[in-house]
Amino acid sequence: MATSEKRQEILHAALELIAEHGFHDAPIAAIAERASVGAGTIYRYFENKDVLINELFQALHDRICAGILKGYAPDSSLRERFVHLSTALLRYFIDNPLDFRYLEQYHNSPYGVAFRRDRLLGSEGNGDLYRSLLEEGVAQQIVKDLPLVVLFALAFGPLLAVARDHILGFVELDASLIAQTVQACWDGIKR
Amino acid sequence: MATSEKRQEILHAALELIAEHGFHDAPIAAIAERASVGAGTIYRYFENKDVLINELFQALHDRICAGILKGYAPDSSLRERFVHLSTALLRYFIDNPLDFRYLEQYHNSPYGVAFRRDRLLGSEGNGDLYRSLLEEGVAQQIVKDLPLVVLFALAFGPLLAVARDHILGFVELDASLIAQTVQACWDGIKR
DNA sequence: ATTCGCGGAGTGAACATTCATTCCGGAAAA
DNA sequence: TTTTCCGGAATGAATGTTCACTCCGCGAAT
Repeated sequence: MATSEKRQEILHAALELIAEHGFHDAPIAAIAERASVGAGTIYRYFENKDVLINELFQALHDRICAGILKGYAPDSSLRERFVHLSTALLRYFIDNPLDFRYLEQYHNSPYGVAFRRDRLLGSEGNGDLYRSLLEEGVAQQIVKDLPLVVLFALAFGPLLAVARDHILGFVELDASLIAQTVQACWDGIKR
Repeated sequence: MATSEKRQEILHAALELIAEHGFHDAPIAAIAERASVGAGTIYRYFENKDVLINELFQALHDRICAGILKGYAPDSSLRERFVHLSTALLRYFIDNPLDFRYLEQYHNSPYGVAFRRDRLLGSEGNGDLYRSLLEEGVAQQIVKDLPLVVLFALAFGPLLAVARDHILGFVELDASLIAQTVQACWDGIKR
């Protein structure tokens, strides 16, 4: 097995176990076993568990940004761009429930808060995209004149909630329901 | 110290520590210390840590239900009732950040998923109230005809998100902002 | 004197991390 | 070609730490 494959195996095993059981019920030993690797080997690729967790987050983040930008038309109307991004994001989560669950774990932990703070002040791939979208909407008076954070909450809050409910099996989101949900989010933020 | 006071002290210490640091960084020893109680004493009041965590959740849940029902006018219009409940809930969270953080921890853990499943199928104090409110809205064609879960997501998702952001210090929610947020939630679910 | 609530040291299990050792592939020596 | 040697990747038992939980002796109350 090539050395980079081993690294991937470890990341994938960590994704599965942490997404399913949470950070604290995913001991290194279990990750190693699922990756078919010795426990010590993990430390040849990652300095410690924290680094592993953070690198995995970064990898997922990048993957998602790439995913939702596929087919993005930067010149379409504000509303169309919003709908595209939101729909793509929701779809991505539905298609990649492990990724979603991992990101949720990450955000609801000390790891996530620091990240979130950064995103709001500095900037970052996909957050930035949404951010300028919303700012543009406010400037054009298409979107309610509320603080960015509140707009984020109105746009993302429901999205994440329905994604979670779908993944936990409380709803079955089909194409129509996805579209209606995204539309409702838009109704929430538009003037 | 009366024996029931001791019980309260333990619950309060657990609330503080778990809200601040999470379940896994709130060891029994620390809870005991903050409650000015021996570690063993905790086990005189709670069979084990899980029981403590669940009882604390129940207590907070009851407190919130009582809180948001204050001043509730069951005969006002659907929209007014929605606004009252949502505003009261958001206010409660803002005024009791520890409660909010605890509940978030709880929901984003194996504990919470079981609870959520119950609420959707069976019924429960405050969830039930919202539930019949939304169902009534759908029946009267005031509210979008979407699955209950999705409506919940649209109504609560943003609320929880802004509460979190306020508590983490990313926004300062004043009365006006609260009202606007609740209004935006209503815009999201109304037809 | 007897009971009872209490404290906190003690216990064993689980965990992240380390490190002495094994293993393997390829280069050098024969 | 065959054998020997070597560097470093991989390993998993050992280590030290942390935790939930137990247990036993103490002091207060009766």
